Formats: sequence, C-alpha cells, structure tokens
Amino acid sequence: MEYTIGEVAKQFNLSISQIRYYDKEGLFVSLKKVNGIRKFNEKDIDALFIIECLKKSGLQIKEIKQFMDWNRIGDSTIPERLNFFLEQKKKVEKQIEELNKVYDLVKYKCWYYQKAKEIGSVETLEKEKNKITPEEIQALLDNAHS
Amino acid sequence: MEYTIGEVAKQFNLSISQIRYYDKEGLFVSLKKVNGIRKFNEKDIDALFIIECLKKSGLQIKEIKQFMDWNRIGDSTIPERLNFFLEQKKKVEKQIEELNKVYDLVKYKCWYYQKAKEIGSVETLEKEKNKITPEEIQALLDNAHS
DNA sequence: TTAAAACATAAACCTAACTTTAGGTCAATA
DNA sequence: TATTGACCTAAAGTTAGGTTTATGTTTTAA
Repeated sequence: MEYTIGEVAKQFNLSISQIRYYDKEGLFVSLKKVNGIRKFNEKDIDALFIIECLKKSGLQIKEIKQFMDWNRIGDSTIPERLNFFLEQKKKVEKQIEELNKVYDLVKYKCWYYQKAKEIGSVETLEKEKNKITPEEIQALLDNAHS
Repeated sequence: MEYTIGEVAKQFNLSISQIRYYDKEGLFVSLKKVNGIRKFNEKDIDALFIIECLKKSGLQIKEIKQFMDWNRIGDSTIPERLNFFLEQKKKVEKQIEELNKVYDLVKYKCWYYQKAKEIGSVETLEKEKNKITPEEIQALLDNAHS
C-alpha cells in the first residue's frame, strides 16, 4: 500500500510541513517520488514510527539522521546500530527513573495543595506540616490512588 | 543559609546564565539582592528544585512562571495551584505510559540488531523473523534482562 | 475541460531557551 | 596597589525544529 503525505500526516497526527521537514533532513531512507510527489510505503511508515519513538526519548533530528544514515549504508553498520540502541536503552531507563521522581513530587504537591485548600492557608499548613514526620507524608502519598 | 549564584549553579549543575535567565523570566518569587548581588536562601533553592522538576515534565518557562505568579499572589490562588498539579499529574502519567512504549520498542531494536549482528545481515534476519510469531518475539523481549 | 484540491519547492520567518559579548562594580589576595 | 575572580546588566547572537509565504505543478472530480 502507498500513501500520500496528507494521509500520513493524518495517520500520525503530524503536520504536512513537519513530515516534509523530516524528509528534507534526510530521515527517510527509501522514500520514493513519482512526478515529484512523495509516495510513502510500509517501510517509510515504519521509519516514521521509529522517528516518533526516538523523538519521544529526547533525541535530536540529527541524531536520528545518523541512525538513518547507517541504515542507508547497510550491513557493515549493524554494530553501530546495535550500539545506538543499547545506549538509547540506558538513556530511556534513566528517563523513566527521573520521570518517576517527578511524579512523586507532583503527587506530593497535589496532596499539599489539597490540604492547603481545606485549611485555606499555605502558611498554616506549613506550621501543621512540621508536626507530621516525613514517613507519615510518604504513607499519605502511597494511599493517594485518586 | 545563603548561597551565591555560582554555588547554586554548581549544586544544580546548571550554568550561571541559565539561572540568571530564570530570574529574568520571573521564576524566583522571593529572591533577594544585596548590593545588586543575588542571595539564594532555602526558599529559592526549593523553587529551583520545583522548576527543574516541572521542566523535566515538559513544561515551558512561561507555564512555570504562571505557577510562580500564583505563589506571589497568595492564598486566594490555592485552587489554581491545586488544579495545576492535578493536571500535571495526569500529564506525567501519560508521559510514563508513552515512555514505557518507547522502552519496549528500544528493547526490541536491541534484540533485533543483536540478532542481525550474529547473522551478519539485516535482510536474512527479516526472512528468518517471518518464521517467528509475534508472541515468541514478546517472550524473547521479556527474557531480555540484560 | 476546467476548476479546485492536494501536492511541490525555496526562502523567509518564528519561538523558546539559552549563550555570548561588551562593559562595569566590588572584595579579597599577592 | 594592582590584579584577579566573582558578580552584575543589557543587548545581540545562536540553535533546533519547525511554520509561513509565494509561486508553481499535478491530480481529481464535475
């Protein structure tokens, strides 16, 4: 099956100009043109899926391009590509760890402002808080499944 | 305890100009200056901790500034602040979900290029892969604790 | 067969988040 | 006393990742 840029944009919820920009930056290894018009096949769709994934893990376009260039070169770059993903795996693990810490703080802040709202004053809450141990706060957070 | 901008930069592993930029953008509600020189106290350090956290969850400086402005105003904005963090909680939950999907794809790619390296050819692997069911691939991934 | 919808390029423009530069103050140390 | 190092501001410069605009071509449907 072949798709036009408009169809792909809808499928991925991206703008047409964004996809054209990715193409300009060399992210599509095997994208074909017929009469000057882009025709996306399954491979190109797969590539876009990987592009989206790598972007979500914080990679820049030019880093993604490096990977696509290795694809272009062929089997001799398999070690580089393996290495790339092994590194990426470590990075994503770190990100998940970081994001969980962020999540803990956000949950704490939810609890904090919920309490502040009940009391009606941040200052009073600060004074009250000093009477609670950090362990009790942790317990409150763990129970906050809302 | 009071800190200079250089000390804070080291503590948080940020550049001095970055911290000055945050200040210029109004992210420090209670930062004091003595003889034109910034003096960071515990509250300012706490604020920077929250700034870093909110940035990691993808918020823009001006969105963080909105929150800091509510802090400036006082108790009347407690509901807004609670809402802000409740929304933030949802966003972070979505991000964690997304990042786990990214992690799955990255792990798959690690397996893929490991195999490709053993075989020495991506094309051959593609042919081999058609003989394996998706379930078997999933099982392989679940066992990949490396 | 013709009009509009969808595609194309190149180049200018935009925004966020910084960094760099240029010029200056001030306190402590050699 | 001079110079070094840490701080300051304002303004210009930078980069990534697009978007917008202007102009032109191709496809499709009436």
